[in-house]
Amino acid sequence: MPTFTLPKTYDFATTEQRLYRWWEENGWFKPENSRNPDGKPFVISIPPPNVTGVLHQGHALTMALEDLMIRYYRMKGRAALWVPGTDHAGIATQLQIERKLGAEGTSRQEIGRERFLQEAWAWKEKYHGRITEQVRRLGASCDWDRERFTMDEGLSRAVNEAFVRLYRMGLIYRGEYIVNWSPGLQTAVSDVEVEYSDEQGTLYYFKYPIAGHSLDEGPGKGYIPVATTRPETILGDTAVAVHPDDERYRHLIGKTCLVPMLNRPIPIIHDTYVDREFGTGALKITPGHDSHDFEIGQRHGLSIINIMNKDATLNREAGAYAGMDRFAARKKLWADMVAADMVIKEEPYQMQVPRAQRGGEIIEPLVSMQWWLNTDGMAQLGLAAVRSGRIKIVPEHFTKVYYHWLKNLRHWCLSRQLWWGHRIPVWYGPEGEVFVAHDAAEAQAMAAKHYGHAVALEQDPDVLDTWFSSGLWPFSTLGWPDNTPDLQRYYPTDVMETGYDILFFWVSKMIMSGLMYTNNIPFHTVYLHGLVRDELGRKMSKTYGNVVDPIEIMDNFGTDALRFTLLTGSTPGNDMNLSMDRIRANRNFANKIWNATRFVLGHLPDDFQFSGAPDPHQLDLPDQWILHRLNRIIETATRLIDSYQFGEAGRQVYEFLWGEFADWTIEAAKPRLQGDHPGPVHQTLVYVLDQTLRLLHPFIPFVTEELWQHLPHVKDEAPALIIAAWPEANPAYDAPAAAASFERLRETVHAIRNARSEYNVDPGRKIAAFINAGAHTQVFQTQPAVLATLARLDPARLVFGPAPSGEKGVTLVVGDISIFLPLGGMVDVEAELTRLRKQLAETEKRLHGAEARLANENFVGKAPAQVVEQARQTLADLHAQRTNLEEQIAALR
RNA sequence: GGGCGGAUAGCUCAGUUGGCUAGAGCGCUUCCCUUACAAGGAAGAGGUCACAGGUUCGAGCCCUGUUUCGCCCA
Repeated sequence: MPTFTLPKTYDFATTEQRLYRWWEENGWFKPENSRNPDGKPFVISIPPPNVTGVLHQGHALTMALEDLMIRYYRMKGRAALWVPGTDHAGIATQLQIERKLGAEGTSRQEIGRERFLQEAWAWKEKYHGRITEQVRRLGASCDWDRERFTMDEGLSRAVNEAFVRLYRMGLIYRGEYIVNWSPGLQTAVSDVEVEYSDEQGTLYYFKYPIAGHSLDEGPGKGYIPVATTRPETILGDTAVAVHPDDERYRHLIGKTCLVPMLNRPIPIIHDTYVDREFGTGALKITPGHDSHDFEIGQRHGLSIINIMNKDATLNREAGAYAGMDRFAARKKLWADMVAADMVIKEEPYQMQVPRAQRGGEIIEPLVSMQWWLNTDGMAQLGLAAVRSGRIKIVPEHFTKVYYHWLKNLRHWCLSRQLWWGHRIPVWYGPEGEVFVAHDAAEAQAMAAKHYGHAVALEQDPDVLDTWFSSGLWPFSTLGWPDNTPDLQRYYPTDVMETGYDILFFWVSKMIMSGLMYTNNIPFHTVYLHGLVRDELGRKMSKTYGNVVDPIEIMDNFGTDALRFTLLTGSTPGNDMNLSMDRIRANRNFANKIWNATRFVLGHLPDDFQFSGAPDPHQLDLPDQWILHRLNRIIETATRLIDSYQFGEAGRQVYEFLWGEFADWTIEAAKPRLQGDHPGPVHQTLVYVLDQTLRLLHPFIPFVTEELWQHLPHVKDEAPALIIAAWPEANPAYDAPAAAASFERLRETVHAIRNARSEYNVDPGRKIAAFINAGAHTQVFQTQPAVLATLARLDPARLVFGPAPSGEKGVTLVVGDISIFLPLGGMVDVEAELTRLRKQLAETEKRLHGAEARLANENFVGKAPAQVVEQARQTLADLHAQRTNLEEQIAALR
């Protein structure tokens, strides 16, 4: 009897934090303490969460998936290393701090850069602990001693090193080009940081006056009709373009027209870029405020006029409209043009409005001086790495997306007009001389050499795009640019697991950077997960108010329930809808495991000694079956995890634990534990449970570890499940024939239970049964207690043999097995006959199908031998069942 | 406009080298507080696998087209 008691339900609240601390204190998150510390490493770098952010479901999914892999490989004996860390998240964090300053009645401009940065670091220190604590709550087994922050000293050095190298290779340059400008944030952002939203706008049609003519002369003579969605940009036009083959306008090419309200003369040019179908077929060209126009301008040597200030008000180039906000100016200009009879019409137009990924304001394309990275060569490297198979993307279909993006990659705008971030390692000397150096001292030295004497240098005020530093993450976190022992041992890493939404932002940059700086791939596999949506498939957002807080779920249902739901509710690359029903169901699953273990432990004798593995020669039928099944589930789960099908693996083990171990093995064990030889039963129960807990540990680490600690173990067993060995199938337990017999036994039990239910037999009533088990008779005769318990039969009236003649009862047919339940008066013979005839008809239908199939030479000749063999087996079973049914029907008549 | 993904039970979703009568959770019906678990147990109902063709001995799965929802890119 038990020497201790487990509570009736699993209490995750008191378990999780205790276990996490215990694992961490014992150093089991460190590769140095794995079972095989000098063995092959398995390495993941964490996608670093925003240091001042809060945990959301995306993080939870990320951590669940990565922890699953780390724990799996750790158990497999790899030196598993998961490098944790956080990201400074330039724009997002700066916005938070500016908001805080605003609330305090000040601003960053007011307090200045130095004090702003002090505030920012204090903010970072304050919130850093919150996000890392939340990551810990998810059970993430990362090596916290190796935690990094994108702006810590080492990583900053890595950033400067990368910048200097690229510059010296001639890939980084400074230039005035069109950028995506965020007027509210007052910074440039890169192409990927712009999102296009479909919005209802207006297409404005107007008359572009032709110099020397009057508008009255009409279209094609007095004016050329043009359409635009942004009238205010008219003020910056430097040409009107038409298609060279457009009959309507060909005669106007080379003529001059006048910018409305400003009367600035501009040429009419031709370019095949113009879409004759769109609008009027004539295109106004504003190289200063449209990226396509900018390119056309470059081709035709057009001048660039910038009409906008950094805050999106118009500047003096806008004449009378100077000082007005862009949208106010649009209204006023259009009104003035209406008054001047320059307007043709307005029509509603579905347009794609560029908005900032952060903040959502409308992005203005404008020309400004920025630092750029020529990505042409890196893109080729990135393409080749995936094309050659050195890097594999899971799911595979994302490779196409990746290719397409890299093939069309434009130069990367690196500089941001922010303060929070890595300051660009560029110093300017007198006459604008540029010194790109690892640090100020080196720049000073370079300058002294250049000028022949020491000079005062000014560092570039801008910082680098956050993604520039994140791109270095897999190797900068391991010590790069120094050739540290960690870098040597753990680089390249193995898997990069992250959301598909940052394939462009981050994954592609890490691949390109890794190839550029380390001359190696940063990881061999990219695993992309989907978005976690709400129950109705909507994107979770604060504005909808449909955010499901992972912390709240962990509080209410436990971390294991959340993890198992996230892991089994999704397939790679697909979005998932997070359902509370499933979370509850998985909380129940944890409790089921808990109670199954409670049963096993409660039935072990005090002096129980676990042998480590049941003796194959002492096994009874139910043991043979479950151990055979265990072998299969070990193979299946391992194969599925190896092929990144984590969800399917989890579901299969769930089904095994609940549907096979708990429902059948434990139930069948109940009578056997009362029998004369419970020893082998104990061994089997403990063994299967132990192995199953191992299989589940990467999915639900807490409940499995807690229970495993209560299980008896052999002497030299690992001290904790987290570092215990992953199961391997044991061929000594393969027993297909015994397993098949037990399946028959299950069917028999099922048929009897069904009949009991149909005939409303009181669940407590133990009934008599005659079981004629045909070919399985010998095996069944060894299991009277199991059969009696499972089907609630009276052991004294359980007969292995044919039904007695003349008695009224229910006849059941399962293959060649027939079962007679003498239920006497409750049974109507006619109804029985009808039921059996129905079953016979059904059997014959399937029998004919099976016969036809096997009569087909093509099937027998072409299908795999195993499938044909299976079909023959099925046919034989159906034959036996038909014969059996015919006999039973004859007997009843 | 180009590309990608989804459409399977009332709901949320699995189903990956094509192979028994297509599964799970929740919900629903009937019964059971049987000392592991009522966060449970037993039995059951419920599906023309979006549609139309095709390939194949065999298609939820492969091919073509259509409808429809969603995403990415321009």
